[in-house]
Amino acid sequence: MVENFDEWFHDILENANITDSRYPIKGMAVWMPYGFQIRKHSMNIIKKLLDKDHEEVLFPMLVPETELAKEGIHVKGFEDEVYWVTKGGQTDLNEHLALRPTSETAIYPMYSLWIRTHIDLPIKMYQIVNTFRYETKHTRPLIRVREITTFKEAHTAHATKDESDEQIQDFIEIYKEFFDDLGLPYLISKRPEWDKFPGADYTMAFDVIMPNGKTLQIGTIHNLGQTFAKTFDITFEDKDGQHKLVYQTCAGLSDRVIASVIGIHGDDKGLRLPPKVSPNQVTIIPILFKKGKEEVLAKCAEIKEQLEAEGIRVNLDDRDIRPGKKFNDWELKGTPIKLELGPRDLENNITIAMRRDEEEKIEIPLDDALADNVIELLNKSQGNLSEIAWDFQAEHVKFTENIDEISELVEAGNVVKFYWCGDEAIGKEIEEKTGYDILGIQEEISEGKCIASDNDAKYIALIAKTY
RNA sequence: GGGACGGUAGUGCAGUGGUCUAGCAUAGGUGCUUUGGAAGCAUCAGACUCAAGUUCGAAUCUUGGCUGUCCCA
Repeated sequence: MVENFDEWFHDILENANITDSRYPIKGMAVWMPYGFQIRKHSMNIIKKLLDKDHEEVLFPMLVPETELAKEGIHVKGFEDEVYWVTKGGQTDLNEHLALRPTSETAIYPMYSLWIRTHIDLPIKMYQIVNTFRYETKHTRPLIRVREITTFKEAHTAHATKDESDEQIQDFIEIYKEFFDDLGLPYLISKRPEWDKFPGADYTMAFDVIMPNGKTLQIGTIHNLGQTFAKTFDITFEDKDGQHKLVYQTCAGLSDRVIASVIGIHGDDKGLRLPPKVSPNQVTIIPILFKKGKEEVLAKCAEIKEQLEAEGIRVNLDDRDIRPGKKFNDWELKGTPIKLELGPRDLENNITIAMRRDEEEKIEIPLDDALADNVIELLNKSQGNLSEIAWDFQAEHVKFTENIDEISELVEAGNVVKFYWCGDEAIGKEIEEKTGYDILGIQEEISEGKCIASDNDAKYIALIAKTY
């Protein structure tokens, strides 16, 4: 495990060319080429998953004040962190425009126009956009930012409550599949009342445990009920001729997903990227001497072509520096597979392969089965990273029946499970007493006592230090 | 919201009134040499957060701004 995670994380973003945080606005960073590619590959995965059943759209970034202010509870949740556009050139705008903190208030007025009858339902749309929040606290690249550059938000509307609940389950399945592709483990919970999305009936959330034991919320799914339908007058004529309000859901993912991929898989040598999102899945490192240089390079180029023909992303590092430097570079950048080829190997018609997630070097023959062998290594690597991450999570979720033990367990880097009666006042008391946040509830139970009151326990809940 | 501590080459640090022509490491450019796990040598280039003040003299002291990190609510 990495010793000082926050420092490690800060350094790796720069050293691996992921983001540059020196942009002169607090909380806003530049996506650098290598990071951009990781982002792109992750985005493509979630797009593919959503495209099965959702339509991609793009809404304007500005929201008029009147729309933003319509939903009282919702706006209360965001009002202190909205960026405002108040001028056009020299002219003061008579209606202020908000940079979207999220897009409900941009999208739903349009839903109101588009949805007329039950035939229009369900409607399922998503967009990938940037959103803005004026964070006053300590910002951290990718984790707490003022511009979320990759906000994937989906918005659905349904004729019945049951359908909207099913949609929540669908989102959970989609997100699971997405995180599985990234090799990320997750804790799913239902957020407590006081921490749900402003305006939602209930919120389901995915959290990961970072190496320092702090949890990071990486995905949220909200059942909005009819709150926004009422506010934005989103109605439809049902089969029975009655005009009814729709039931809505929305779900979001952000740059924090990339932060988790980096943080959870990384080790003291640098990144360890899951093959599905790694910019290069294979890096070929030629070992060059004056003699036989051309032959080795030619063979490397041939291997590159052979692998690329099978759809593998291959990088041939032919820089004129020592191979040891290249090994370290690509270990820092987390390429899943390294293939090494020198004159000796050329003679034996082999290449030396090493997985980033393992130390061992293995010889692979340079024959027709090369691509298959490489793909097998990639799959093993993907599986292994995922397994390591899930094991880490399993070891860092502890149960206790004693409230005084929570602090010790959390400080040791754990998320703590406990019995809770579900009462809001008691929940807040637990947060206050321990100084940590209740993530949410995981399952209902019918035995045991609440950890902080005389009430019977109703739920297993999670508490942790959060980002 | 309250408190503590910082801001010096790209990065990380040193320098606490004059000896600073600001030092070290690393990264960068060029040349030679080398290349099976971060080579070496030579050479070049690169910085005192901003403003006002104290002083003969400020990277160093004072005040304020901007900005960052950490802790508490």
